Amino acid sequence: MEARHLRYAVALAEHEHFGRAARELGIAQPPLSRQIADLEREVGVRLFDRTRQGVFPTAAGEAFLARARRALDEIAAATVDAGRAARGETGRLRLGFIASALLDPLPGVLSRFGRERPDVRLELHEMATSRSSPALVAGELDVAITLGPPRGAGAEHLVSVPIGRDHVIAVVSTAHPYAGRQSVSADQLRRQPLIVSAGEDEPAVVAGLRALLGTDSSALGGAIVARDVHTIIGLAASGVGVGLGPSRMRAVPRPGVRFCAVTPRTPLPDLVLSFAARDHSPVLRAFLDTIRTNCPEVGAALDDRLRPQT
Amino acid sequence: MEARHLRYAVALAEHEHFGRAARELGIAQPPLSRQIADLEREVGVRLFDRTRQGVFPTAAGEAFLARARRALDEIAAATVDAGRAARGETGRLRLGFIASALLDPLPGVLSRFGRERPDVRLELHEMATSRSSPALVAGELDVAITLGPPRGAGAEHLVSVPIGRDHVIAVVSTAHPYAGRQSVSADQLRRQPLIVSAGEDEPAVVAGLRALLGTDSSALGGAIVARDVHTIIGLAASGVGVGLGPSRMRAVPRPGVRFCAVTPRTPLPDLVLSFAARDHSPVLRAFLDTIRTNCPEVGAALDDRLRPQT
DNA sequence: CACGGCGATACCTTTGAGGTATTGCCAGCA
DNA sequence: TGCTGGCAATACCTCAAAGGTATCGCCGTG
Repeated sequence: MEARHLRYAVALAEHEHFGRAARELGIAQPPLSRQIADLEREVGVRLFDRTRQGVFPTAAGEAFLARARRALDEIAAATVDAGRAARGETGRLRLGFIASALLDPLPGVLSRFGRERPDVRLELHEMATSRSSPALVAGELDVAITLGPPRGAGAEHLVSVPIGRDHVIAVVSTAHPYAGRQSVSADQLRRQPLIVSAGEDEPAVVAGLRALLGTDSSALGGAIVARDVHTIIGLAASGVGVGLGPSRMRAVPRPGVRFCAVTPRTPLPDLVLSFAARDHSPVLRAFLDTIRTNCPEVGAALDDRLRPQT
Repeated sequence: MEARHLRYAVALAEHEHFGRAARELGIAQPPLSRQIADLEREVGVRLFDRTRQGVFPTAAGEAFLARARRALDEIAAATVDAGRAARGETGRLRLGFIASALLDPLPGVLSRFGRERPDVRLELHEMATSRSSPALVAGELDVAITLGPPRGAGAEHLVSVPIGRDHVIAVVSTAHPYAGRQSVSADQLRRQPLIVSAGEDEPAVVAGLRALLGTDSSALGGAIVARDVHTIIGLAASGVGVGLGPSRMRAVPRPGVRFCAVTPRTPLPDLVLSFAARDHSPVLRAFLDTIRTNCPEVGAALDDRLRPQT
């Protein structure tokens, strides 16, 4: 049985007349008669009563037509759905990201993407840089935002693009003596209780702080350790010490704290966007496009990627 | 687009390999390649990624396949449903009947029919004989049980079959002096307060009672009038009079009442089953078959009707 | 570098969908 | 009662396209 048989049966039921149904279908009457006869033979049941007053479906015909109409609807929807999926209007995007990305690029990116692609299901997973890379390689993530490029087995199959530079700044309570300063020096910091992020998951950050404060500095050894930037800011606001973190912290206006530059300027690893090189999913392409329009410092690799659109 | 394209796409997605999918489909590999290519051209989107490791659906392909599978399921179900409808296993039966039919033939008929055809939707409408006939002619009913054959415009397009003879019996409270009697005479009845059914809808019953009691009898004029047989029995049980009704009343065993024959034996119109002569619906045929096996007095017309089964 | 597996392409065969002409079957009507 | 008109079915033909066979081109592998 072919879709043609369903279309013909539905048309015949609609026009109740072989000649008119055939004209509507753009064929002659005899082929329609034959197709309907073939269909009835295949189903093994008379589907239409041919009367002098017109052609009407039997009880079996009504049951058949109900299914036939649904089948035709599904077929039509199949093409539509495939097109929407191909344009990246539907589907799924699994994004891994480090917590600090929630400060700066993600709010804008996600709200814009959600507006442009309301039917794409977003799955958001906060995770450390070290976990994103294997998840991408294993196909458990579609895209990741990490601190520095991903490393480890399979990383050569990933495309990585810097989407934001970063450096260390300090955050203090408004009541803190440093609150009014434009910048603080490494020496000044060494004399304060410090609040830094836990180093296990992001060793690059620890390296940056060591470069600033000195490898053997006791300041780092005695520092309060927090799980993520949000905790650092919260602790700094409570006045227990001077928080050190990425300059992206400035993106969250928060009453009770002030931000100060740190001298010397201490760069942190770039914020990096990664995805599987083989992945040509249109949803990913759409997401990359949103990233590009939202992140001024995006690298040229993304432009290369976005040019050859199908 | 034809069902063939859907079947091929589904098979290809399942085997992830053109050669194996083609073998499974009973065709050679090149035709399958061409059909898939045609499908992708028609949908306007690449549905499968051909990799060294195998053939896998793209995001668009997944969306397409979901619809395709549902469409194929509908097509398969269409044949099944048509067959079931043709065998009368599904569908609808609208039955009109007089209230007294609920006493005798209907309980057995309906319970048997409901057991044999659990997926047929039964619509039951209690109505007077005079209303059944036009409802059948207008196509608002599929079958009706009436008192005597239907009359009126269009009745010649109906087939009517007697399914039960009937005569007048009396019903009295167990405390009534007649309670122990085998039969009561017309003379005895004329001396009692009587309970009879309302005559407007069933003039044939009134005619029978007149024949029994005499046209000018004051007994009928002073009788208590009830809407239906169930009320007659209830009133008789309460002792306000002697109920007169169809012998089918005996079918409802009810504490507190006794039934007596009436002399002379006074026939009532036959219980008649009617349906449109043009109606060859398999559900109707199944119902007629149930009627035949359940009603011993069914006429030969039903046998004629049931013989030429498709 | 040769080999093998796989999908695509080229070209042929054959099925069957669709077209034209005609028949058969009533219903309405003179 | 025969005539006519409308409609579906039948007969027969044509041609598009589905399917088959042979082959190519492209890698990845030993």
